[in-house]
Amino acid sequence: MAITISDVARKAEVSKSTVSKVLNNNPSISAATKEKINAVIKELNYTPNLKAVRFAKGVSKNIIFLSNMNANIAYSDPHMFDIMCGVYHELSSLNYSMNVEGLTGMAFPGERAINSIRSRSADGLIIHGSAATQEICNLLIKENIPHIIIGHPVFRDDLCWIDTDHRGAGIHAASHICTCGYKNPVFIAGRQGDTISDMRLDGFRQGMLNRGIHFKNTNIIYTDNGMDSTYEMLKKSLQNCKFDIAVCENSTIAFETVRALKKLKMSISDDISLLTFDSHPFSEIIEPRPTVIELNMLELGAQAGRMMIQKLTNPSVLIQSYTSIPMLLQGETTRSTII
Amino acid sequence: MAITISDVARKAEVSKSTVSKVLNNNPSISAATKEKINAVIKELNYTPNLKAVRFAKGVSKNIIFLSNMNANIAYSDPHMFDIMCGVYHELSSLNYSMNVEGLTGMAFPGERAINSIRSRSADGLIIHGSAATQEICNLLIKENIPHIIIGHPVFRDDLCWIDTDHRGAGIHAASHICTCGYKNPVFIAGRQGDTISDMRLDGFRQGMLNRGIHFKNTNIIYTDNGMDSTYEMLKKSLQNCKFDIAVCENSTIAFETVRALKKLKMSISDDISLLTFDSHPFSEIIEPRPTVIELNMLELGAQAGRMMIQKLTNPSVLIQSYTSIPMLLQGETTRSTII
DNA sequence: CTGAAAGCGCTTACAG
DNA sequence: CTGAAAGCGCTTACAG
Repeated sequence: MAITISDVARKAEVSKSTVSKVLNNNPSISAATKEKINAVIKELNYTPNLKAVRFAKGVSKNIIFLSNMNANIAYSDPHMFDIMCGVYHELSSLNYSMNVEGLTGMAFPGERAINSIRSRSADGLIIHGSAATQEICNLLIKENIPHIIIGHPVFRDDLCWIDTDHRGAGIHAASHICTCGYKNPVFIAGRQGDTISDMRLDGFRQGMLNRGIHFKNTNIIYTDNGMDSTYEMLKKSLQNCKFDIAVCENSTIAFETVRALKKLKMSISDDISLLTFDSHPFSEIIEPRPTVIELNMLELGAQAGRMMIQKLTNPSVLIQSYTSIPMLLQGETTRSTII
Repeated sequence: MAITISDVARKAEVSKSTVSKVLNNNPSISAATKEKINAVIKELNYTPNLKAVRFAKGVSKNIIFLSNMNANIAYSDPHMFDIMCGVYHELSSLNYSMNVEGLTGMAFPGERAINSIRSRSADGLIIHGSAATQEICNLLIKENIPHIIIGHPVFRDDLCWIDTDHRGAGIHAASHICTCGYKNPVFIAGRQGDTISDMRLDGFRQGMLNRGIHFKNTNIIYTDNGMDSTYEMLKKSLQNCKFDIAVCENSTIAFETVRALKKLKMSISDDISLLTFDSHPFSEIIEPRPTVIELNMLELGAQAGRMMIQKLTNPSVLIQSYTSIPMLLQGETTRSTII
């Protein structure tokens, strides 16, 4: 069998209590005793049994990351995994472990995750929006489960969540292009009514206003979320359009914008710049490499991790926040120097 | 405080032992007693404390999935997360939890994962190739840690691993196109010396041979892993090339092949078909949608999960296997009917 | 500064 | 079929 605290105590000729105190950095132990015990620990290559520690202390130090884990999700929603990485880094730096759960369960999707709280094998739940069903959300409140939902749930208003601030990203974009000296942007939006597109546009408008510029609706081109149709539409719209920079609401639009511009012999140049939101999925294959306003999903995950622990420390706080996490990835399609 | 087994025992007027036996489906308990206890369990809404159960039983029922979890990996290696999903599904169906760990540690990358074994908070390690450093691999053997590595490590030959069988996928591709009646394939390979490309090509050659066809080297076009250079090269090579189907070694090559064919006015048609390995990252934006030989990473992960449990059950087995998991995703660039 | 003892919430031989 | 008792490997008041 493995070495236990009793083996260490016996060999060091002290009590188990004393060994335990050394293990837990209890300041009451004398330097000499501490040294002696640490030597024995090293000699015996002793590692405390965490199952016993956690049981005795009544803590789990384990957080569930609950998300849709279905086939293909790695390709269709890589952002979710970027968030997961952020959660992982934050939790591990706080010495928590992260258990991944999908929507698995006998009685309802997500039951396994809920059960890990009920059985006290986890302290809290970080739930990706893709898994925040109404059923689960109701249980979170009913059973008073410490949780952070990534994405603003619409079901009810007493949940804890954080979400990206697309409006803030729009403001950031406007601010950046003004700083770079662009005067005449065109905003190529997604479908009208698309929540994210609308928020980015709204923020962009606000950002221009912050710089004293009234951004006119005639400088907005709406597209319809289809690649081919976007391309066709842009070929028409862009040729009669005067602008020094095209701000694309996402990378698919940017991809088609560049295609259309090439077709129109209006390739990216000193006079025609391009800025897009979101790297993924197309920005890496756009030629030339576009400048991107990217939402830092890793940081979003890290914030969720931090808030989870905050929630555990102070269960009564209601955490609800839009967090602005845009970062600029300088590419070849905008001036890099500020004028 | 939470309800414990003692509360249940008291209320049901039996001993803790008896309740425990009901909880563990011990057949010795009479139907009447069992029923009575289950009623109380439901009434009190009792859930056993898993920390106590695992401590008492001396098991963890927890597996670490160790991988590179750095920023951006979600976009650069989505396959890893697909594998992770497969591992998750398999482990959860076997009632294990899955702890995700990155290359975190004070003394060396991956120390946290190793420590979770040392501290008995996990039973075994499933290690993605991206995290299988020599240091970790040496520790696996030295400390006799139950493990499955996803990807064939080159360091030493006493490790347990599973890997994809790219040669098998090549055979599968050849077999499929023969079945569909193609007679004159051209194989567009990656760089000569690229391991995966070479294996797929080798398998393809073997698959043709299995059908009695000697596949000539003159029907191979090697590319160099650069997108633009591949495009330029293919524009030249393909125009003098007689073939009824182009077999592309990966989706980037397929993307450039289609571009080159379009440029040469040799678009995909009944006479010019295309089959590619790997959906990701380009197959979804290729027009028309290509037929793909896809390695089923989810299934790879599931197999790793199964083998991990097998290893736990029987610690002495040496698991080393190339597993063939190709699946055909029918697109618009090959005949679907078998002739 | 150190240790004896009780306790965390279960399981598991063992006896009856 | 059921229960008393010991045990899993720690922690933690408490006493000294």
